[in-house]
Amino acid sequence: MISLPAALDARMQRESQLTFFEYMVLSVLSEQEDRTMQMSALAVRTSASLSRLSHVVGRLETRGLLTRSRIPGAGRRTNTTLTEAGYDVVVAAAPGHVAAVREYLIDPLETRDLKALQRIGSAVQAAINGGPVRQAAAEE
Amino acid sequence: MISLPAALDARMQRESQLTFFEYMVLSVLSEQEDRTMQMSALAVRTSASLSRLSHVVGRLETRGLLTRSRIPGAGRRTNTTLTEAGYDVVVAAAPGHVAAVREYLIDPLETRDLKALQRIGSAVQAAINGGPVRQAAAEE
DNA sequence: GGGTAGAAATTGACGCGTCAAGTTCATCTT
DNA sequence: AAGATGAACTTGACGCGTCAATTTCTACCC
Repeated sequence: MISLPAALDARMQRESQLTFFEYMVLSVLSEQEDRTMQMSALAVRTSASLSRLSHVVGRLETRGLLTRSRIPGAGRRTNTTLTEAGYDVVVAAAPGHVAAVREYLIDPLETRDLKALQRIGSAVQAAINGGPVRQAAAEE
Repeated sequence: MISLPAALDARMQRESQLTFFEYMVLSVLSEQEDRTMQMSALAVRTSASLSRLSHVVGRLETRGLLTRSRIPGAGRRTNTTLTEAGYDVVVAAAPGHVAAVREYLIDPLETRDLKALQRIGSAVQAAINGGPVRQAAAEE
């Protein structure tokens, strides 16, 4: 469980010069039909802090993979849009990424264990989120 | 799968001022009956690079949790030994660590999924290690 | 026995994530 | 309408991990 994310990350970086997280950012953007999303929304979708996202987006911007633009008349809101180059990069990286997940996770498992893994994922996620908050009630 | 290690790490750090990896290092040392181990051996046991280990051990040493000493007449070999303070720290941290793993992983799962998780762990580990090396033969 | 190989560990530079602080707006209050 | 509040980002400093280079020994070779 500890080595899997590390292995995926290492491989992505070798093959596409993209962090797993950078890939997520680009990938989420590429799924929007105008390839645009507001920073906060992007942060939620990638479950990252705004700070982390800002740093990463800054780097991706200097690499020419996306651009930022303030939304006028709406506080400090900022939109980030995937550039053509960025779209090409994510399209090029996707097959490798999918292959990696397949090879390291999906293929070695029997279907019964794959199903179990889904249940495990949900349960663990619930425990982590529920733990500190105790389902938003009856806590002191 | 991605959030679990992060969650465990964050919690350990809050509760014991110890990284998961730092805890591993101290814990492995505490299991040796003389609380001593050679750097390279420790690196293998914690599956870390010698470089990473050296950095971490350096910090733990300045925190007074362990000490380093060259083994004379044996190349550049170095032993690291847990200090009394280090032992106390790991003993104090252990229950919290175990509790966290229980709470986030073990307790939310049914026994059937727990068993599946073991199989999954082995299979994934094998895929990761086998992938780049192709079981140490017939590769180019 | 001087020289090379190579094992064991350390070091420095660099990139990324986090945390706390700072900006820049819009909005609400009175 | 001036001032406070708060939302949405950004920035800087700091710690950790990685990679490449370096150091420090032993051992082998001829």
